Amino acid sequence: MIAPARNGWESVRAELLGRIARRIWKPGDSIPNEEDLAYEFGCARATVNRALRDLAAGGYVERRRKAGTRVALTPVRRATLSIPVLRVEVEAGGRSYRFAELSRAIEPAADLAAARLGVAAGAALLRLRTLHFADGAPFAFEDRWLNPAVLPDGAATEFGDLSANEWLVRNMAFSQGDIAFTAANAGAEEAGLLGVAPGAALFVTERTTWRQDQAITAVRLAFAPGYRIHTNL
Amino acid sequence: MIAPARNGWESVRAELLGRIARRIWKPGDSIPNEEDLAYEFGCARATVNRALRDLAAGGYVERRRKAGTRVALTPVRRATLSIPVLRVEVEAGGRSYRFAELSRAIEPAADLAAARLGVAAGAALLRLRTLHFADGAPFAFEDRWLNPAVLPDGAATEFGDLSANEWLVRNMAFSQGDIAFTAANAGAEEAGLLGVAPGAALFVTERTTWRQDQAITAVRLAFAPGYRIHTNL
DNA sequence: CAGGTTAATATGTATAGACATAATAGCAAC
DNA sequence: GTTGCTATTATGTCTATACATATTAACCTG
Repeated sequence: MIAPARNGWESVRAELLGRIARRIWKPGDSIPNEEDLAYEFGCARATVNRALRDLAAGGYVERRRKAGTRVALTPVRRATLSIPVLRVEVEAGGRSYRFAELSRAIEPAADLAAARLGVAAGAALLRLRTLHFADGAPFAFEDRWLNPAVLPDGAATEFGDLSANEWLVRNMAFSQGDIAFTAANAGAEEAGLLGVAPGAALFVTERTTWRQDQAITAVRLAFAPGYRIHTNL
Repeated sequence: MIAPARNGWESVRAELLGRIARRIWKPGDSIPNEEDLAYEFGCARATVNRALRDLAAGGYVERRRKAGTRVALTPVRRATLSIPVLRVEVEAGGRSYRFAELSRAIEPAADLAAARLGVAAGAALLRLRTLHFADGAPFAFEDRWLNPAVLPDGAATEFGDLSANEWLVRNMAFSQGDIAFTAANAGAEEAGLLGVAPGAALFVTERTTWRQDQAITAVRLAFAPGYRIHTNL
């Protein structure tokens, strides 16, 4: 029986991960069941369970009832990204933030926006185009479609001092959403707004958020060159 | 006392999240402590704890000992990306995968690579350049620096049929790493390899992985236009 | 042997009770 | 008033036990 420095699910997790890293248990191998491990570590099964659940969440092991736990064959790494409100992201870097609403209009939904929001093509949507600045320099260009049906005052809803982004986050807690990351060449308009050469490579995020079955908003953010998302594995 | 359809931490979680969504508890509000909630839901405190821990992991609430649990003021959304081996990613889309090793050489570390790997500039590193294909079309261009000191056979290590990517994942379980996502215009060489026009916007990932204190590899992957990462929030 | 039923098994989760830990608030001493 | 101790409080975690559930293996039937 090994004597861990301090009992606790984290030390169990560390020891298990160490055995995987040292290839004592190789990819594809089945590892002992929770009860045996609990006995070996001198702790309760629940503690081993917590450690194993955490390893499974990290993609290190795969678990199936009855079949047991085995070391992942091709460890799919899972990276967790934090996606803060733009203002917070800018201010976290010690820069000042401001934004400018470029346009606000009710428009028939473009095909793409309609598809993403799950409304009929041509349905009346509120479209907002916003430019975000960091230390006075253009930081990101936002093209947002909003579903007026879910806004408290419909298309006339005022966001006050907040960007639509932040207002929604604070006032329309959503239960579902998806996000995609890609790259795109700056078009003429985007290039002008962001102050870069046409064709510059922009990092782009596209997000759609839903509340229950109702689409709230679909937004495309094009970031100025140099922008990068960074995270630990 | 509310009677949840079926007791369980997931239904507790759902109810708590519902109250946040319906703004019964607004951002910044403190919510009842675990004991009171457990009494209200007619379950054990551990069950409420599990639900609340999960909500905290999702960024919905913030928890501090003694201070209690409060609804996050600016809900930082956390997206979890799966980062599979390229082969798996391609094959998951029903396409055939192959790769071609373009070059393999021992080179003095470029400044950038040296900094990322934490070795002296000019240190001898193994550099591998690989092109990955999906259904015969170029999919991604990989530029990788490897630290021979951590490879079992040094710079002469053979990867067999596997790409360096996959070989490393299978044989060099690592404990740490980081990844960054950005966009870049295709240079002349990249454009030629990927079969796109020079200047095309490419989605780029840069990854560095470590084992303990030793750098294993730093790799830059440039994906052909159209590539996107997608995930749910 | 095919096919379906049953038993065994490993994980998933719940519970009550206990102690650990961190952070706050209040009080006391200087 | 400020500093430092102490009590209080909410979360963090562990234990032991129990039952639920999914899945596999074994068995039994036709």
